[in-house]
Amino acid sequence: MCLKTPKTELLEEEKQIQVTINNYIDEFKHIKFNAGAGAGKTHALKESLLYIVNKYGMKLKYHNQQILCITYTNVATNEIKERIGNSSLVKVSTIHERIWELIKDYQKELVQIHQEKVSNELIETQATLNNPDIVKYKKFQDLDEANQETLRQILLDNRELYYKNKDKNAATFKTAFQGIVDSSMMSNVGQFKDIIKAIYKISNYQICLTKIDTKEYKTVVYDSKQNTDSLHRMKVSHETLLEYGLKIVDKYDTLKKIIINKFPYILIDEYQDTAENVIKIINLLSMYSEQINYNLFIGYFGDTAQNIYDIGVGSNIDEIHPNLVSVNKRFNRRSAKQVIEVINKIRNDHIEQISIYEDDDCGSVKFYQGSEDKINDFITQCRIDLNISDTNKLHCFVLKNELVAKYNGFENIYNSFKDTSLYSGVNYQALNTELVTYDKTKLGVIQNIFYKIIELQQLLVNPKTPISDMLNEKIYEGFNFKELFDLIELLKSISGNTLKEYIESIFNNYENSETKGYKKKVEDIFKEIDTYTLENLVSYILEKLYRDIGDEQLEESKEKIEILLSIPISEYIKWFEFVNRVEKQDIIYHTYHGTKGLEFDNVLVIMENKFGKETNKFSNFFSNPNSGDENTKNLLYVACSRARKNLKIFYLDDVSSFRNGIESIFGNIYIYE
DNA sequence: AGCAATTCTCTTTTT
DNA sequence: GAGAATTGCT
Repeated sequence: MCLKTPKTELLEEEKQIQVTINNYIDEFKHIKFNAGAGAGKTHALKESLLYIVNKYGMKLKYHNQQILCITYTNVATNEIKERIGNSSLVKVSTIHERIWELIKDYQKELVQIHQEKVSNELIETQATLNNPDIVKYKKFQDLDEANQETLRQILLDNRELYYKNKDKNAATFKTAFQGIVDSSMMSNVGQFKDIIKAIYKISNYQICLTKIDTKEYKTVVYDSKQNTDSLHRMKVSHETLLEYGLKIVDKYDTLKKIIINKFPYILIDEYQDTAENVIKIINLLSMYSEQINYNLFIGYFGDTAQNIYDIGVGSNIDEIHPNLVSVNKRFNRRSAKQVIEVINKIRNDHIEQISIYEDDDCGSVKFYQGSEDKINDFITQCRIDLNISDTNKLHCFVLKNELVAKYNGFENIYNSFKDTSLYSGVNYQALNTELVTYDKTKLGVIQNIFYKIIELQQLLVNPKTPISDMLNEKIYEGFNFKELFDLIELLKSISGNTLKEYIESIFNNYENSETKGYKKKVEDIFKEIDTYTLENLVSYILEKLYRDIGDEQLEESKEKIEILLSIPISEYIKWFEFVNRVEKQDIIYHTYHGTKGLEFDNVLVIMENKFGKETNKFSNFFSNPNSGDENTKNLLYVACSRARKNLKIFYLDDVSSFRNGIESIFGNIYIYE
């Protein structure tokens, strides 16, 4: 037996910890619950919620009050909702959703806060443009006032020209503005573009402030789909929402009162990932409740060692919200003792876990020195050593999504999208969000069309698919049996080896068949397109993936789209399965970050040093594990603590100069050749 | 040659 | 959008 039988006395102690938490809840003492990986943190959160519901539910209901539970992600929100059963007494949501709901009705106050922000930004931008220390603005600063004003007018009148050419190369840009702006201004096109950007920004802010004054702008909007503010359009994104939330709560005691009256219990999941401004808001509520002698309970649940995003407050929480009572849990309900021993050494702090199980001696941890070209051989070896099969899978961790795409079999799709103008430049990160994702709602526009095509293909291939899955209710509504049969036969006749061939086959039927319902199905997939020809589809893709290109790049871009469409449909299926987390192989690849909250029997951590601007990420860490590099330490902790039984680390380089650091954590180093 | 200008290259995740 | 690498100009 392995990890099945908990020790009775430890179970008793575990119960006692919950009793401690419950007592603090009764006494309205704010707590910080710390528990390492696999300790059952979410379980404790759930127990606490249920305790409050059971003991104080009637009272809360009577006063029309609720328990507020804040999570970091929508996924976590849904999980907690599921675990507690949908209780109307518990309000579970992400922080952004909740804050916006609480403040959105205070538009007068919000607009005022927004106005202050825009004014400050305006002053700052103007100051920067006139700051002699900033070299790139020198050409503008050298003009006299009258000439500055003339230039400003000219540029404002030529906005369209600028946006059309801003991503073109320097020579093209110069030509575009030839005769409009003196060429001496443009001797350095990069600097000239920066001057234009500053001028547009200033103008936008000024117009915005005027419109606020004249009451044309009366509301501020939070747009959860946007990742950047659009202040001059009265739109704010995630970060600024929290900033405004803090300001408005700070400013208005009435709002504080309303919030704590409605929510006398506030529980925060994964507090280490929560933004500082959120902790500040909660601290304000806490101080206010003391001031007016009102009973409020705040519970933070988390683990500072699992703070792997810069945004999170981490251990700074004690400075922002002081005097929290610490409750620690030292049990591990996930891993074998060999794994626990190692992860304790990695985190190396006051939380030293012990297994809750009697049968905890059933794991292994091994650190290997290898090289990149040996990865596949090594995995083959792991298959044998660990008895890997469809029912006993091996989960491999890599740092980057690029490798996840490659190892999961859709390298060409990844590279094709990466090569588009949409994902080059500042927007390159969006590629991962819109292609290498487990969340269909995040797929990019083109990815979404491809997804729907493969979805249809997969449904047709799978003989068990019920008809209701194959077609939207609306499409086959009122069909008789023969009509339905004909439609399915026609759909099944669609074929092709590449995506392009498959699409052509779909379009072909569209032209030549009058089968009832077929056209609707096609229109459902290609909602954004009006005529169903490959040519038209290509120009749609061109418009979406290659916006703002000149005529000279047109042919080249079309060729790239051709390559994208010529990828075999089998590769698209692999991508489709990845998005849906269909794990057909016995080896599954993840990013380190993406595994947070998950657990696997067998884990292989593939360790490379290059990660963004860091070129010696892990070698530096192992050279001095106590150097204070929390980011690498926490990432290593999160990765290794996913393993239930067997953990292997495969380091892709020579380790001789920092063996001690590795051995102090993982013990013996094995050389794989 | 020496400096200026332009182009290339980059991580993870969440809202 | 910053810093490195490459190309271009005089």
